[in-house]
Amino acid sequence: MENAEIARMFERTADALEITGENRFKVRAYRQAALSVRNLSEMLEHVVEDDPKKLKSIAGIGEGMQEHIIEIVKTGKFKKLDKLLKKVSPKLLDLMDVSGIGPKHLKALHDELGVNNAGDLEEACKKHRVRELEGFGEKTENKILDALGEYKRSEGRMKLDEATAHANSIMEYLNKDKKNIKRLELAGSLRRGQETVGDIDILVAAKDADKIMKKFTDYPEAKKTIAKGKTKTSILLNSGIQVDLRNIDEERFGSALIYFIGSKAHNIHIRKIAKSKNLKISEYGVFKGKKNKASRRQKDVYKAIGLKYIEPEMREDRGEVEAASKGKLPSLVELKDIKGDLHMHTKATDGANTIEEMARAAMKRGYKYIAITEHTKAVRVAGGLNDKEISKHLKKIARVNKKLKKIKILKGAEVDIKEDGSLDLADKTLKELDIVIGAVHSKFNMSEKEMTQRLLRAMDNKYLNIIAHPTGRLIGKRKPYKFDYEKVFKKARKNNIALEVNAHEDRLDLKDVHCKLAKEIGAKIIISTDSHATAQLNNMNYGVITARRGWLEKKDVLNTLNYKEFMKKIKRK
DNA sequence: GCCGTTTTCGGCCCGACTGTTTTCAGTCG
Repeated sequence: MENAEIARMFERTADALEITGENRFKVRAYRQAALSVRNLSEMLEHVVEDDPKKLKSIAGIGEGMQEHIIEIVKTGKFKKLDKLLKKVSPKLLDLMDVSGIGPKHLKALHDELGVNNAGDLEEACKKHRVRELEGFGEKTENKILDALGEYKRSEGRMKLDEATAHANSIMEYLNKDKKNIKRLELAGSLRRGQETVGDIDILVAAKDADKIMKKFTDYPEAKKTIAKGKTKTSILLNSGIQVDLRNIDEERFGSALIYFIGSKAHNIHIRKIAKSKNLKISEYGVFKGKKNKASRRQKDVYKAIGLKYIEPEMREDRGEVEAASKGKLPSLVELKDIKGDLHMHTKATDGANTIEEMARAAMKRGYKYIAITEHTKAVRVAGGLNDKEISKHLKKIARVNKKLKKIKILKGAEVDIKEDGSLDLADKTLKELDIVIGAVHSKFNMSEKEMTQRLLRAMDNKYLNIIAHPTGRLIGKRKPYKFDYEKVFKKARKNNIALEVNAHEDRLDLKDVHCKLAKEIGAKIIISTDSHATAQLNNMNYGVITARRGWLEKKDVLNTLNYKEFMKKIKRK
């Protein structure tokens, strides 16, 4: 069982408890436990197997949660939740995701009107029965009806690339009013580089608050205004995503940025630290009594509570606060550190451009080396090449390599890892290659044991250099296949095989917590775009962000090395 | 339900906006 599934059970439990009117701190304890579990890089299943008593050392997991986790891992079920779901139906629980409806409203709707699902609620609104309830009114009823429409339309969250595009264009639009704007910055989960985002948060320091808020609600892509005030305004875009704009004094911009970049868990953690030092942190600054100790720059706010500056990508309460207090924060890898891209396709298989076009685009980005890595024959849908065709293709690569002096083009292939763990090209073909990437493209639902064996066996092949998109997930579409991460990562370290962080916006694979795990184990990482067209080389940024979220430093990432060093390090020992 | 240099009880982050109220509860981030 995935940690995310256990986290989801705790979240559902928290929702259900909240609706039944349980003590709000108990509710919070379940949410906190869910968050901790979700953030964990180690698999709970393995912790339970090795030493279940260790569970309690995880923040937010005490005696009770430990028992719950053991129960869930061992039986696959959570009795407490099942019992709750008899009182609060699952469909009713789902309505917690409808914007504007919380536990109190939901309880009233259920108890007074017998609402059990989205359909019931829609009907009750249309019959104007909701407005008659105490604490509700005509406006609330309309709001719920509206939100229900959105809820049905936009299940799921927006991916990083799409949200980034929206954020960039709206910020560009706001920035046109130069005279009014002192500062304008992206905040929220998008600034932290989370793989999907629920909304876009932007922070502004404007001279004229009314004017900037008016400009914001006038944004051409805005479908409607959700809330409008002098300090905070929210709009909904035609694409279905919400954008929040907060206006704040330039003097308070640093503390406000910290607040709006989040994450929530990170903020709660630093506020607790402030409190223990008899200080208080809000978006307006760090305060001792009424005295403002710091607020203008983020760095100063952290300093005021004894912490070093923490990069936004790390602010997930995954140990960064502790590291910052000890001065042990990593110095994260940056986009400009990347010197080459080792995974791309051309027209020879399912790509859109030629070898030379890809190479020239890479040169424009300032890369010193790339690898051309076509699919192999087992991946028929992508037009994979057989041994003979690969050999022929290598000659083409060599020709372009000779022609372009400023960049090294490595002869590679993305070789399919077959069901039994063997590679899809003969050893004598692999021997001709400068770099061999192995990847799983089929039979995703093998058992954990079988998949682990498959990967371990592939790594026994002495020509293999990289494992591409190691977990196989597609964000919002396909779950990762099951395997023992620790065993595979350990073998990667031992055999000097690098793990890929695939920068494609649908993959981001390895993901953040797995990057962190790989680093802790000591396996090396390569960040690649898996480009199928020249424009996709730009995706490198998403890979770097993911690596940063996994605490990776320049030294952890092999393609930050110059060509000679890279070739030395990638060689099998 | 968790947690602990005021530790086994008694706390648990902070503020804005909305819609319903007539001083505030609910929701959100």
